[in-house]
Amino acid sequence: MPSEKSPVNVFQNPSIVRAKEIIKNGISHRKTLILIGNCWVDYHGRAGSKLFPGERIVIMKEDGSLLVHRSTGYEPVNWQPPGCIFEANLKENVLEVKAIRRKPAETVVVYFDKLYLVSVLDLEDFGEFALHASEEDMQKAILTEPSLIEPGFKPVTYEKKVEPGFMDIYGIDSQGRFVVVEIKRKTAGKEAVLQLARYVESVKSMVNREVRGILVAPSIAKGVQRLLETLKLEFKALSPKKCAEILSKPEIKKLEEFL
Amino acid sequence: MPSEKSPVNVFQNPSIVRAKEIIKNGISHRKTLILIGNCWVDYHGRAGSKLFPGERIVIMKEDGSLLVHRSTGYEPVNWQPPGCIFEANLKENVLEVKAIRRKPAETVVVYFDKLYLVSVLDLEDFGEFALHASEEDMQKAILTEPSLIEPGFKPVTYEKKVEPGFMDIYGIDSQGRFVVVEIKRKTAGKEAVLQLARYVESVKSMVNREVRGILVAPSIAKGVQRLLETLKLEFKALSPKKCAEILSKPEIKKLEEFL
DNA sequence: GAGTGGATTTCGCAT
DNA sequence: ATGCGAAGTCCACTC
Repeated sequence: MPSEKSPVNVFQNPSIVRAKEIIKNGISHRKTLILIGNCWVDYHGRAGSKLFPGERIVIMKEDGSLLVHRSTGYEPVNWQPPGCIFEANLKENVLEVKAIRRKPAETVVVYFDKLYLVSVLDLEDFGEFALHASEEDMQKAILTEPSLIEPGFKPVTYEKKVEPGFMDIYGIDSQGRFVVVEIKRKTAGKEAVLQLARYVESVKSMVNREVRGILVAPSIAKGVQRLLETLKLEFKALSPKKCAEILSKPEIKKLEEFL
Repeated sequence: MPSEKSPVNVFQNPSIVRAKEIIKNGISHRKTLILIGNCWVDYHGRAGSKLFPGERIVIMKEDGSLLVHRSTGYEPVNWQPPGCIFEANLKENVLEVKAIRRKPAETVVVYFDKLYLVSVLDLEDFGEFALHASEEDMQKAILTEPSLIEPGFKPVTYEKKVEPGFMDIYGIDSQGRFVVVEIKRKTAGKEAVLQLARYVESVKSMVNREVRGILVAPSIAKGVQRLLETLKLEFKALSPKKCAEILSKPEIKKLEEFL
């Protein structure tokens, strides 16, 4: 019998009855559980699904999230986001693991008739997570280094609300013309262009004079180039990586002025 | 020593050296692996991230997908979709597990200094997965039972391409007027309305006469109701569940005519 | 609590 | 390969 204080307790080929006890205990102590065995799954809620028997990995986390993973695929085949209530019950030598969510009302039930492994985990994890090169990073980079757009560009505001939504950056060019900047961290598609067009139209109708629209992205989808030209919008190539590099320079401190 | 044919082989608290051997062997045999231990993670690719040390669950699947899960959250903190090449190497008593992707060029490296559990899996999973109440189900339900839209409605085509994209359903009402139907499986927001508006505009400009636009969804976002009216579009309440029920009736066979 | 938009979105389908 | 849109998307943030 492994010590109760080990971060990982493992039970191999437990009987269904034994598994139920271990899992019930794990749930009541808010442990993270890993179950591997032969199972089938029903889901009812926003949609509904039925997964027929097979061997899978089930993870029940401390925060009430549930994942059912097959041996292929990035995504779980069934799941439930955090906040579920877990239940484990025995019915005719079948173990039922339920994850119940209130809003929206949803249930995932996993039925096991054979468990190869039940593991009870107590993981200590306080490590920080830092992500770079997001769209937000691109915005910050442009705000600290407006010449990335073009010489003489001066940001006025960012995340400014106009009727259709929020403009990423709004500013003035070297000629004093108004400029709306729309940022995308990956290849810009039709949607990005139409979004920018709506912002430009909206600003134009308010100020009643010329407004430039500049789409900033690492690249632009092929068919969309024409749409961009038709709408008299402009494109400026800029990659999230380049932006991340700029932000990693000492001058990031300039940013603080904006916050 | 567990049999090589067991679907689940478990190694508890292996040394780093031993773990490397097990993992290398698992990779070369295309097994699914579960690693639990103290690790830190670097990611470089479309974006970049750094995860500082902590105890986590790592899954390496047969198809080359990688998941790094913390003890909370539905989503993995780091990951790589299927198609990666895995490597396991030892550097100064630290185990490096690498997942390398070619297109886009990306790398996730997980560094372990302590492993509590290494499990090598050989899961048999041929169970079918069936999902109900998707947007596609709603489309099918309307095609088999057009009166769901309104009495006298007759679908003409579906997934028909017009300039802005694909119309979900296109048909004719009891008065002979053209109708564009846009389907959403959940509360319709601004985007859905604008999408429908573009389709209606596009068809109108082609046929040069009145075209109705009907948004089909379980409900409509509050502020969006006004937008809908402004654009002279209509709304028809219909839930994916109701559609799924209709499809579960024996008459589904009518559907085959469409396929 | 609802609405809005981003995401290392992933995934599937069509061109 | 690329483009496009859905997803049981999830998630963070605002109102």
